[in-house]
Amino acid sequence: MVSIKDVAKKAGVSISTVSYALNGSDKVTDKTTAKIMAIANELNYVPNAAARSLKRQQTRNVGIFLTDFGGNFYGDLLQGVKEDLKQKGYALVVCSGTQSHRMLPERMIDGAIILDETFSNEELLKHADRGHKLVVLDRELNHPNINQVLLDNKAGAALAMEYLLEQGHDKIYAVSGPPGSYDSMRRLHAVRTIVERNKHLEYSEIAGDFDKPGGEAAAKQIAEEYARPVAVFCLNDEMAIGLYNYITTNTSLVIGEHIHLVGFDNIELTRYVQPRLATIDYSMRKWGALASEQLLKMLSGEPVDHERIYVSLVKGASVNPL
Amino acid sequence: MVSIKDVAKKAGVSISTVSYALNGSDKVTDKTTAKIMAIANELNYVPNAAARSLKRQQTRNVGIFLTDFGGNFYGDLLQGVKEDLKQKGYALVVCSGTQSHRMLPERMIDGAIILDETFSNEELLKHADRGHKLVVLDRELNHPNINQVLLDNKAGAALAMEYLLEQGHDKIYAVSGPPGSYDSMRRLHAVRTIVERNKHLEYSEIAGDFDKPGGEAAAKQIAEEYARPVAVFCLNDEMAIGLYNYITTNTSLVIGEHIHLVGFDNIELTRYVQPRLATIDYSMRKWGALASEQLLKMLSGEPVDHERIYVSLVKGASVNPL
DNA sequence: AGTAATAATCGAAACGTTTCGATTTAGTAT
DNA sequence: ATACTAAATCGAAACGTTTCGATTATTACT
Repeated sequence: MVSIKDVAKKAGVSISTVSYALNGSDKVTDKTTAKIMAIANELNYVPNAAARSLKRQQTRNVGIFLTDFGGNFYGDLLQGVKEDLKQKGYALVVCSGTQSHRMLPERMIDGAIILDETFSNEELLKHADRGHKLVVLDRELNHPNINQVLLDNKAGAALAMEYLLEQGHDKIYAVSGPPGSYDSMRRLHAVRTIVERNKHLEYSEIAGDFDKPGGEAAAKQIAEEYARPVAVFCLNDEMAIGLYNYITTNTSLVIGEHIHLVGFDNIELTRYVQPRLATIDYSMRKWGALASEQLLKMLSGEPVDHERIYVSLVKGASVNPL
Repeated sequence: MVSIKDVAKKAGVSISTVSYALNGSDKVTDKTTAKIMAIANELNYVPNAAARSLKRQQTRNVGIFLTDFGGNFYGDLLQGVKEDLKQKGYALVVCSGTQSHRMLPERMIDGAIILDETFSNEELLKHADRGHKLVVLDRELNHPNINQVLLDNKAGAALAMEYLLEQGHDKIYAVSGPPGSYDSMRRLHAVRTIVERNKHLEYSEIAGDFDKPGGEAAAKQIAEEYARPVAVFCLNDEMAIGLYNYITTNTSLVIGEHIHLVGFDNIELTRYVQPRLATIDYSMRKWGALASEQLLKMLSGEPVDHERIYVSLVKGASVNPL
């Protein structure tokens, strides 16, 4: 492998001069710079990232940690992160699973965006204590090295509930995500607040798991208990689709008539089920872009403030007036 | 940051002994190993990846290069790669866009899996010449450092076409992907071979782009030309869905009656459109797992042979007998 | 007990950069 | 021409590991 030493030798200058030239320092004269550049090109020289990281004590990589790669969910988020990072000279390392947990301590990345409940708060705080910069998307954490960009779950849940109430529904199910999920907790909390303010509602909760099987199980229970038209707020679309499937294939109930359904996330699938699934929309791409922007600011020492991603209601024929 | 030096000092031994102990060498006595381990733990010592890579001349990272993160397409593929890699102590770096191209030359990864047409054959061959190990999923390349794990596009296209022919269809459209795409080319080639063998077919081709707009454009053209029932083979599902949407929302033609549709890839969406989209299925997860297995073998110097991913037909009501 | 063989530990070089302080070269003013 | 200043280049140390060859400690054998 050709190293800076080879370039130096061929150019007849010292290693340090080559380094300065290649990094665009104005210490070295234009003529020598040009010559060095030419030779570096000719030799196909590319600096060794490991050596550079070691010396610089920074990698110019940032990581993003996801629970898994499955689902379409993350595509746009990653796209948003990537686009923002690119022009700032940082590379993105996408990780999922146990390997993720090694990345920060081993200093393979300078900082990270976290959307992965397999990281405990303690672990994240420990990383932050050691000086790593973090942006969390799935929890609230108070630490100078941690910033958060959170979804406006409360507003989203309120939007969904109000939509159902406006349509006259008074028997309501909420299908929640895993107990530890921040998003699920925030959404559920908002739902309960609204329920408490509307004493006339007949309300119950079912624990889903933010996945299709969870939605199917909920559907089963709802179908068995069915007596009169109900409204169901699935705290994410994935479950709503699972529920949808179960209902349409295993029962004679119809969505939008007997069961009025609203989801959360506006995943692509919502557009393809009939009737269209009502849901809560927000820009994944913007979420990613904002997160990486914040992270880079932190890495360069700029002060940052917590940010919030706004949401909106997408109406659909899965909900009709009672 | 605590380094091996700190551990050595606290343990009262030399740096080299610590290194041997931590790497499980049997040169060092069990007692000292235990002591060193304990102290390393106590100090929260974690080896610096950059230093280690620099010395070892390998990173224990492998990359996977994708055209983009969008679409659900890659989720299962990545999952397959990740699972295989995990137990072998390698970490996965998922990259897309311009940054990808820097990863290999800068030696941030030891090898890569490629599914990204923005890499030219020349570029890949150059990397291989420099000693990097590559597994390509989207082209055929002959080089000792390059192995390929390809989809059986030919069989898939044949399966789809035979399905249509069995159902008695004789007017057929093929909607192709981007001209440079290997998968599109292979599929189209197989289609043409079959068309040539069946002289009675009325056959035409439309250039899509492997995306929804491409499918919509094709749909528009087909609808305008419509005279009698036709069969359409979209060379991927994405386009089939786009076509599907256009037809159902903008025309009075119905899928499975006037237009008989088959796709390729068996993406999740195919299960949610009504009628279900007939398509060609294969295991993305297995594809990923096989690719990473091959890559790791190459990295450890074992010989590998090209592999093939087999496909099967998924019937659906989007196709009916003529 | 003394020596030979073996086991355990150590010191130092090397991996490929960056960067500080020192040195050489060129430039300017007298 | 000479001295002085500024500009350009250089040498060497440092980043944190791994690993070779050398050194020291231990064990086994006569």
